[in-house]
Amino acid sequence: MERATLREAANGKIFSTANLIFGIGQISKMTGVSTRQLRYWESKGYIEPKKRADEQAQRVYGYDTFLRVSGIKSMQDEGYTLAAAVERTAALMAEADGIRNFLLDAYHGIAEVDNQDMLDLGFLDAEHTQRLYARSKDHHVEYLVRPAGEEATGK
DNA sequence: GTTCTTACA
DNA sequence: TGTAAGGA
Repeated sequence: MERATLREAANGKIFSTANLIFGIGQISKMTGVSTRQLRYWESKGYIEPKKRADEQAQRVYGYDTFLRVSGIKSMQDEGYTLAAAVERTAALMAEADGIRNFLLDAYHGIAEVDNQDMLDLGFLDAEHTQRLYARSKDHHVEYLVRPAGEEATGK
């Protein structure tokens, strides 16, 4: 069997959140948002229960909704109005999604360069003659460029 | 026991 | 927004 890639993991083939579903009471306890509020937020279109094949009345929520509710609640506690908290949460989640996708595109594995573990960021140039490596140290990023074809020790 | 909608404080 | 009612 081939080794699983980070992207496969991120796509949910390995660490799947698809089967994480919660009832309204669970979401309420996890986030500190009352069931009354959750139903109210739904009426305003801020959150939406999962569609269920079986036409049942009881709401079920996915993991993404848990994150959304959690974010809205946090920002509300910081003083944002509900509408503003909803907007900011949506923006942050979209930004996080963009970052995640970018990193998955850029990341080519771990490689040992000069006896140090570096992120392999793939070819630097269109001609594929140089390869870019990077690592993070003390909250800033260090880059290395090496001739391509020497990335033998990828882990 | 929990969740549903509706309605009222 | 919390709570009560009355049913699922």
